[in-house]
Amino acid sequence: MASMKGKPLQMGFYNGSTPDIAVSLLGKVLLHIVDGNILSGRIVETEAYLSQGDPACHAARGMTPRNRPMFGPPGRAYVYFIYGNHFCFNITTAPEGVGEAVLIRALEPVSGREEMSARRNTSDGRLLCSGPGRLCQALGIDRSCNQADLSSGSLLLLDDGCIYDDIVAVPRIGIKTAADLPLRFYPAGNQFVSRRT
DNA sequence: TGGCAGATTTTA
DNA sequence: AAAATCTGCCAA
Repeated sequence: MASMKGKPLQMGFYNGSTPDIAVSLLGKVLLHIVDGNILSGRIVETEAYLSQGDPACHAARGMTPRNRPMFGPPGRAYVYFIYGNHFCFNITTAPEGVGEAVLIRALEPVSGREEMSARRNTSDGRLLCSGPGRLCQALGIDRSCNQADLSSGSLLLLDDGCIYDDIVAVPRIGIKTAADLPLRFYPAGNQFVSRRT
């Protein structure tokens, strides 16, 4: 069916540096099948979190029960609960033993808009998936998705050939340390990013 | 546009 | 105990 068009990203996709992968993820489709519904969106905003020189990274102070997935193999989900209300979805990168990941901050809705609107309690397309907590609510991503292999199963990353050029690199959102590193990426002018500043 | 409450987990 | 990779609502 058209909404599932595209090939799942394989291990080889995760070979480069984490910032490079964060850029390469722009345009890919994140898809979640829940209760037979296909919920998906195109990735339009990412942030890289690094193991070296990046105190804002959850893994900066070594492995803990929460950040353990970051130290696992690449291409898996790292989902955590934050601020008492929200989930954040990350994609693990770097070889096993190295704690790095890419936070997905915004999607452009692709399929399952009606179901996503119901989950988000809004029909405003811009408010559906523009923000790390919002996209998790829209796609039904929660703790049960943690560590999922994103190349197979009900939570998938797909390549349908979409390429963005003119990618912007700017400082990340909501962090207090390493706040100057330009590790946040999005296509210039994209209307679905969480903030345009 | 800006400030703040909300509500829970994790870590120090 | 304090901070946390946030969001929605409300007042100006």
